[in-house]
Amino acid sequence: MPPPFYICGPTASGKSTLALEMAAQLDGEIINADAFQLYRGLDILSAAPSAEERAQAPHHLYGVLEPGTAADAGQYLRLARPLIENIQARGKTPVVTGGSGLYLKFLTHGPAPLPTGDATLRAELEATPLDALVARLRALDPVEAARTALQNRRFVSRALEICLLSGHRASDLRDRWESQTAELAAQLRGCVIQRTRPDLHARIACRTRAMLEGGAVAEVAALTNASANCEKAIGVRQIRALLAGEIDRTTCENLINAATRQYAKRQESWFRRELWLRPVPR
RNA sequence: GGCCCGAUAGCUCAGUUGGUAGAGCAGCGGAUUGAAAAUUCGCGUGUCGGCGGUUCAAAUCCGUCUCGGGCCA
Repeated sequence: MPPPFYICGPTASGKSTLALEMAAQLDGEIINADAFQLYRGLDILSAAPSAEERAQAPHHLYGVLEPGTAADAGQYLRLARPLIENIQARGKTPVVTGGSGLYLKFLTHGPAPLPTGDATLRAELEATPLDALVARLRALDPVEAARTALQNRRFVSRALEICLLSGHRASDLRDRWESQTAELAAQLRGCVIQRTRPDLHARIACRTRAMLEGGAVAEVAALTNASANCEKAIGVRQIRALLAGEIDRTTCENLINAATRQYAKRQESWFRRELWLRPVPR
């Protein structure tokens, strides 16, 4: 069974193009690993592969979720795993391509056996002041509290959520990746595209312009009943502000560029730690 | 031509009665175990427009020049 090949890298670095090259070379099929390209109705903003690109090799998991649904890394795993096995069973190589570090991490290292987030509990935790959440986590699981960034409400809530939903300490359930990394690293095959900052920034600027000229505004206007998840895609908030007349087009473009550059930087931070990825300068 | 206002970080600006400067944004670095294009932590990067003067000490006061903006001719 051909092992999967992973293609990572910051946004606008050229992952989709490289994926096509690898698919051709490895007799492969491309699987999306981007949290937002998963959604239907976000093709332009999420820079999903074009129809021409998709015609060059089988593409999977692009636009498969309704904008109104809320996905997460676990659900992605449930979609991607069977697909990978299916492709392998047919003797083809899965070429997993995307920039969502956590999703890729789940795929390559497997998730810890943690409970899925619960909407009701989340709403409750969201309404609680941060210091109260911290106090509660400290009481339930001091070990986890000590290793959690306590200023990060999202992280504190999640740790607490794990304790409350599972009835166990989060610190007892979490812990797995580090021990697996060494043995897995030898088996995993993949690369991370590297570009200089000026080059990457230029590509981002170019792509943002193309998006705005290529229908991104109409795409957002058509994006009704989107989940809170979808609303967070870079560009949605900015274009909504443009549509509302709060900012002009140039400002909108500048804001999208800045948000995209910041995102790219976070992705580089993430992939830098994935030592099994072979750097590919471009 | 005359008068007035402005010139401080990449950008927008703050800077008390003179004691060699600090916010936001941008940028850079980090974290990341089921919201991840999310969330979060850290870092000030500077001939204070130029030159001269007053003063122990000037971003700050005085003079002059340059460049913006405005008003009057």
